[in-house]
Amino acid sequence: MDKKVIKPDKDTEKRILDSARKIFHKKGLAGARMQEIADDAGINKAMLHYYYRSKEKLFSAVFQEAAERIFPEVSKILGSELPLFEKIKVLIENYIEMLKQNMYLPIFILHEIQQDPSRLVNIIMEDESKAFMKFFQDIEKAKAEGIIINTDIKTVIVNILSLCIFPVAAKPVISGIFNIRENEYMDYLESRKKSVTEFVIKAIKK
Amino acid sequence: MDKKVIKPDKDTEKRILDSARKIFHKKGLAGARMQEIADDAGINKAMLHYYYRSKEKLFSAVFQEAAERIFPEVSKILGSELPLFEKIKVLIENYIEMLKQNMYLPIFILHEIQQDPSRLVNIIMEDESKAFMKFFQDIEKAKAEGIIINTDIKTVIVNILSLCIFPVAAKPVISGIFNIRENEYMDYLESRKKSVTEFVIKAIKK
DNA sequence: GTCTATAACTCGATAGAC
DNA sequence: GTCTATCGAGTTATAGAC
Repeated sequence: MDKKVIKPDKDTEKRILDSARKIFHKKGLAGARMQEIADDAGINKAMLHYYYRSKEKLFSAVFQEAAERIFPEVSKILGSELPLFEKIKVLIENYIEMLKQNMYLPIFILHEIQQDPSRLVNIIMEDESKAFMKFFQDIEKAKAEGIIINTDIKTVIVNILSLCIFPVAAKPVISGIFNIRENEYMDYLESRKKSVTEFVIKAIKK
Repeated sequence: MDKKVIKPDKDTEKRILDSARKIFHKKGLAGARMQEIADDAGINKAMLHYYYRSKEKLFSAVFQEAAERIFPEVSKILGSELPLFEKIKVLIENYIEMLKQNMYLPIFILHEIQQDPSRLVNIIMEDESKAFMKFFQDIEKAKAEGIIINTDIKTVIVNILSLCIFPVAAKPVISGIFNIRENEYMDYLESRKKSVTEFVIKAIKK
């Protein structure tokens, strides 16, 4: 080990943000403690205020980053040129993969938006609507061609997101009910890439 | 008005619990303030400690009650004698109805369990497993009879719960994205009783 | 049982030395 | 840029009068 003990390859600011992310994601704004973030980063509490002026500002950096991770993922794929069923498949696979790597993200985002819905205004929709428009056209076209049943874009999107996000958000509950061990749960989520895709396509296919 | 100003028909303890539920559900354990609960109940802060010894104990009462509202609802229906598709329909309708009347419940429960997973041990499973066993038999029977595709109970239950719970938990986000006004969202959830039932049954029907 | 006043403590933030 | 020490606001909890 030629590395120093405390994350020596990252500069202080990066280490602070990494620790802040970890603590805020798990405990939320109200539950997180600056002391705990400082300890995790291996620095002093005063340093947090030196780099980020206040807890609120440090939190905002973490929240903004989280929002940018969870929202554009969807529109990027929805706006692409893939055929409908392929698009649904890729969306589900990519989204579950992103969530596997950020298990605390859904509850973190939803809890903080529930506290303060105004946090939404900064993040929702730029070219989101363009991507939705594209997906809307895909669905209308597939309906006209008799490929899928008479459904609507809202139902399809909300149901896909539900099936991807909830099993991540409710991990402790689901693993408790079905007696799935901590380290098996990732395999379960991995298997859902396939099963959710099949579930959704079968539900809308004519 | 022959009633007094501050909820006179309920005794103090009940009023405290009502206010505590309201505040804790919205803000969580860490974010809630005893002062705010006292104000909402129209009493003094000291009274909270008179009836419930501490914030933690008051919170526990609220959490326990919430858990009892959100979990047994499922097993009650899963353990019933309804035919499979009818059982799924009733489960979805009842669950969405319960959630409509308790919009903050999902995030509250999931956020607090994320904070402290040990809260689960007190609440999960008594005769839950008996109900699951019954539903498992329903599904195996329907498979054997060629009525539904080759699926498993875990997929079916997790997907149903996902489709019911997530749209409630993510209300601020979804209403923001699709531009649904506050008071229209309840109608949307109401309409999902039918659409989710159809979605699920079509997905598993042979 | 209900209130006021306050103790005891936690936590975000800052001052100031190095 | 990093640390120690400490302030001051806010919060839970309690003491004690009525």
